[in-house]
Amino acid sequence: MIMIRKIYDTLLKEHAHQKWWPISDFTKPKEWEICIGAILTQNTAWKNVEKALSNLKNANCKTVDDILWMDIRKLKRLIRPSGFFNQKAKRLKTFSRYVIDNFGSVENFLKNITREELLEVNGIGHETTDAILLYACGKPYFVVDAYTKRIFSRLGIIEQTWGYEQVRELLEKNLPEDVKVYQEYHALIVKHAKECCKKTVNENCILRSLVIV
DNA sequence: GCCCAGGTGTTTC
DNA sequence: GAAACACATGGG
Repeated sequence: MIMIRKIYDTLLKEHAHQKWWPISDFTKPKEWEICIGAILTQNTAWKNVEKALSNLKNANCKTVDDILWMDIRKLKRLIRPSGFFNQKAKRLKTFSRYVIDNFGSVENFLKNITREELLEVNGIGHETTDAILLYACGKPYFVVDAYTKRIFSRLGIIEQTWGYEQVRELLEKNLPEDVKVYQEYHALIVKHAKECCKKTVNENCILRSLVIV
């Protein structure tokens, strides 16, 4: 489906390179911040996640061990601005424990983790899994989010009833298996959705011109 | 005051 | 299985 490539080109031309994932680079290794951010941003505006990450940075919490050793009540307090702090604190603990118990280090985790294994971890669903794989591990998995489904279903390329894997496979099948392209495409979708493709339909959306062919 | 945000797990028909 | 619900803060 040439359309999927065409949408990418249009978005890139409109918004320029987004160069995701955005990080402030306070963790060790730097990919660890992506993993934490991926969990904290679950159903949450990124602005709020930034506040939580800033709190962790100021509290000198910068490694997987820092999370494991930290009192859970303190962790909750630090990530409070990102919402759902009770479950997210637990998820950060669970995930950190998983990384250390099964891989020994974040570096080893990033190198050897598989999609199937990551999906098994409680609190890490489809999107968080693929966000970690794509942006932290540099592996070619397309990150499908609510925006992706909204935009592509409005363009008539998918049905709203399609499940996560269905959408992901369609996109991956119709794009070159290129990590850079996957990273940029997802970032462009988020950028575009925030500006132009909210829940209420925007008549001026630049993608509308692509539909009427 | 209401709606929404870069979801996920559990409960319930 | 899918639909409904809980989880929570902060910005528009």
